[in-house]
Amino acid sequence: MSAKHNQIANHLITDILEGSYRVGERLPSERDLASRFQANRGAVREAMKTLQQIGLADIQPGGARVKQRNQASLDVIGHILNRGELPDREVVDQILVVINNLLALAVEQAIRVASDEEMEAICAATRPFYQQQLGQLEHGLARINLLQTAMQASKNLPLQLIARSLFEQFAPNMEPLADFVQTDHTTYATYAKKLEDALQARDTDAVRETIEAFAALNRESLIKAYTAAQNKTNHSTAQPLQETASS
Amino acid sequence: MSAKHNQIANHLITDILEGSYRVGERLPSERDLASRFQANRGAVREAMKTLQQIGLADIQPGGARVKQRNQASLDVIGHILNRGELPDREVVDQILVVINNLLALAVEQAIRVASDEEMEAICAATRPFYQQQLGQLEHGLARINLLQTAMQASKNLPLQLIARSLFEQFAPNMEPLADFVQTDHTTYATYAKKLEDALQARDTDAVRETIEAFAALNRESLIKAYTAAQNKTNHSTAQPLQETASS
DNA sequence: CTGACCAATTTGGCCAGACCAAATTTGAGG
DNA sequence: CCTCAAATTTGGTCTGGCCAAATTGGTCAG
Repeated sequence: MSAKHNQIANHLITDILEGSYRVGERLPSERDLASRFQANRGAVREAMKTLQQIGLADIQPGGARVKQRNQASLDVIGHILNRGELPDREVVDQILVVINNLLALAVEQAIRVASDEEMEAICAATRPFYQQQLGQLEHGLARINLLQTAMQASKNLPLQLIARSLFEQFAPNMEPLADFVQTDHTTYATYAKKLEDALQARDTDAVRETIEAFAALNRESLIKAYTAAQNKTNHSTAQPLQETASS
Repeated sequence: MSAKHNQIANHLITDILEGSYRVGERLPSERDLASRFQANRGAVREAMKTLQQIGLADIQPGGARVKQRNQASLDVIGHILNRGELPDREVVDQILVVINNLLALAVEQAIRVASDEEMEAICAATRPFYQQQLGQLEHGLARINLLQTAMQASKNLPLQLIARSLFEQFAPNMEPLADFVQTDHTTYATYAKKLEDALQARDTDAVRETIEAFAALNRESLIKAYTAAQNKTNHSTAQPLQETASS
């Protein structure tokens, strides 16, 4: 379905992430890979370029060498999550921590620099949580909307880029767990109201506090979803991991 | 000096960031670019792939189209800073905000999950600031070291990747301002001591507070450095922007 | 036996010309 | 003016080849 160089790249990325090549070790040559994948060297070349820009390989005349995972680009996250049938629970947890922190920072910045209209937009984004009965899907969309609105109001470009990159790699990989998410709408609504109050008071500390409460809530539902998903999959096949989406 | 596809990529990136192409507009075809740059299509192709992965262009059969800047990857930051003779002051400021927040988060996480040895390592990283008289260079290295140590202790992979990516794009572009930095060593030492105390008490709030104080300090010296650099460059040539490094 | 030095090989970077499939553009017909 | 199909443009891939840099392996002096 996908382009050939993407297939090759994904294959190599998987191999590297699985540890098929040790760090510092030389990858097979482009010509070698080309024959292995029954592809042209040009296609392999583009795949290698992908690896390089993802930061998994350092590629020089003489050979491409595997780099350490924590020296990679942020773009590896998607591949790490995508690996195996279910995303790594620990990494998902870490991402939630980061995203929630970024959200807090965004709001904090927004309080400093955003116009009244933009602040009002953020407040408006909190209202669906307690003014309406939301389904799972709408709830998720509302969370995304809140995140995006806050990011935009922060007017902080690096922050926007980070949040966007991270989220775009995170969200798609949560799909398989969506069914197991049980959001506590009531508590969510309470916090949402608190958040709006804090926003209108432009109280940075209260905002951060509330968002941390959100984080705790998300984490809880994440754990539950993982457990539920584990049971489900254990009954049918035998998969160890599972998770759920949160903003 | 650099590879040809990099030259082409940088040229195109500069063009796009300068607004030579409007968002959504189609870039010249690969064949066209190849003849313009007197290069082979393969080289152009790799350059285009770079643009794609940086997130500046969406490339499909039928043509490559320019994307919005805030839809790009985090990797654009380096190019944005690199543009012109001096980095954009506002973006630098934004980066400092983000990095300091990430540092705070890292320490916060470290307090939660790090071993005593790792916490001690962070504390050790704070000591050079008040136990020794540091030159500008050593001071900068000490800041980098503190950041890295905290990131490692946080054991949060996404956080590490973000901090690393951001910093690696940030640091090199601060070079031209290094001469204008006037660090307030005394105040820095005071805060460093406070930070260590907060660390040993594992007091999250105090840590965040102290790091925010650091941020304010950095920002101050940044402003001063910009001013100094502006004067310097205005005397010789006529450059509007300037900045200084901070962790 | 060790280490430095040099040639042969390997490897990535680039080039030339070509074919295919998808997207865009164009033009004919309603 | 709109619709839809043909022609063109464009990205994706392939074959095969040359060059320069890096690696490798062997040789020779110590």
